[in-house]
Amino acid sequence: MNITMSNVFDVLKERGFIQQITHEEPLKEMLEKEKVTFYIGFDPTADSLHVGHFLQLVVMAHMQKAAHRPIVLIGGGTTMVGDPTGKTDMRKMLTREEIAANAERFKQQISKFIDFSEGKAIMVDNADWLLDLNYVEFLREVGIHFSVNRMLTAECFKSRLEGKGLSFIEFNYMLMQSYDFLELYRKYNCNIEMGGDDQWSNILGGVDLIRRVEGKEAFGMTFTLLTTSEGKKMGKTEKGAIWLDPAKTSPYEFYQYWRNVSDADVAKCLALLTFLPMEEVRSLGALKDAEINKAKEVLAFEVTKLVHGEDEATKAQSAAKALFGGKGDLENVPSIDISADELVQGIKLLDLIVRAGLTPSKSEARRAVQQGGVYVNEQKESDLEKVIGQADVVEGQIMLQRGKKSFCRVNVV
RNA sequence: GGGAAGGUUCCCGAGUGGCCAAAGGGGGCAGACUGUAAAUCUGUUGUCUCUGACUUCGAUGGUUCGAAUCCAUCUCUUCCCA
Repeated sequence: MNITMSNVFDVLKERGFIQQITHEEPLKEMLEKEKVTFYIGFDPTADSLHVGHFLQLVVMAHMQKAAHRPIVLIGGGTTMVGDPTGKTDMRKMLTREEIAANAERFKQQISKFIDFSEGKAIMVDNADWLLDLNYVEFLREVGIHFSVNRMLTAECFKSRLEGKGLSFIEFNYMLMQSYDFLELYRKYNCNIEMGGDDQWSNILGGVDLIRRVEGKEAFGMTFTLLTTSEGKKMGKTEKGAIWLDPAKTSPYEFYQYWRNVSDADVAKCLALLTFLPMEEVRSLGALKDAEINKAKEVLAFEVTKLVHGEDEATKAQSAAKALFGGKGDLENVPSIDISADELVQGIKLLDLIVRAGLTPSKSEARRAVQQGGVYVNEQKESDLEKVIGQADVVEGQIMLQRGKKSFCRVNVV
């Protein structure tokens, strides 16, 4: 072990990021001795990054701290094709405009996490070189190096070969991603590609391609996918993914997601998603029973702080404490406004629940009330016909609650 | 291009003329128990103007008093052959 600062490689390993590596020893040595350029690709398939992407950004930040140079590759070109890896169905084809718009959003969001000043990091879009490729030339230069037999045996196509079939366009995805690596190697001397563990096949494709075409060694490394102790993907809820865009997932919801992870996952999340020193991660992770809630609070606060800033994290924490612990600032609880006039006339409770977003439909609101899951100002309300009026206003607001964890503050304006 | 089997509610999957808003399981939600955890048990899970009405079973058109179920055309998927 090193004296002062440990090698990034060791940091990544200790925190549990590393899943697979092409050549461990030489890579480790290189990361110790020289400043290297590496890349991670992000396909703009949606209009916001999600927590899976965030994990990649955390790795980039660790690497950047160790003075290595990250290249953020936006997959404006590869998204035109669509990565079939691990998918049972073909992805929906996105239009060029949609992809370009998503790519813009990605670029903005990523800039918040990675320092691009003074050439410390580079952002590129593979649309710049993929879109104008000449088909025949591409086949002759790149395609010739890929064995269809080998590709077919790859784990990542397995589900597709057994199930719904794989279209030719998707089959080409691997070649395009491999070509990206080659391109970045040539342009920026980038010789490491990183990514989620599901990217292993695609990464190997690039590593092999560089070896065959350039006769040079390149490296690949994959990270743990964020999964729960039960093996499910993390960062998904019934409502959909946990997005980094506050307009799609509010900081409060974001905070709550992490506050509610299961005991078994706390330590892993702290290690992967925060920059807290490992000693602290370990001591927090070792807490037992009810004590571990402290670790969850730290996790929720830290991750929210990284993604949304300290202010938002404090607000979310305050709201959570107000709702669950009794002390804290109710001001930051999710809320809707309602006019005083409307209140004078009276609003049906069921309608109000839907408006507050506590329930997607009135039928569900009705069920929730019938099952005793609705509270008005902390009082259980079981009357389906209940009309909310001025009498229900307490200190200028009405607290609506559905179940144990969904709250909405109704403001009278 | 030829042949076969299929497309059912969030997912898997039963249902072959009325008893079907559609079995069963998974998942979700709510209740109990808890620590804003897990496990367990119970209820619930299309919408609404809610003891009734309306919309849904790939799409369109038809047969019928009545269709998820029968017929025709289209479309998509999977498998076998070329």
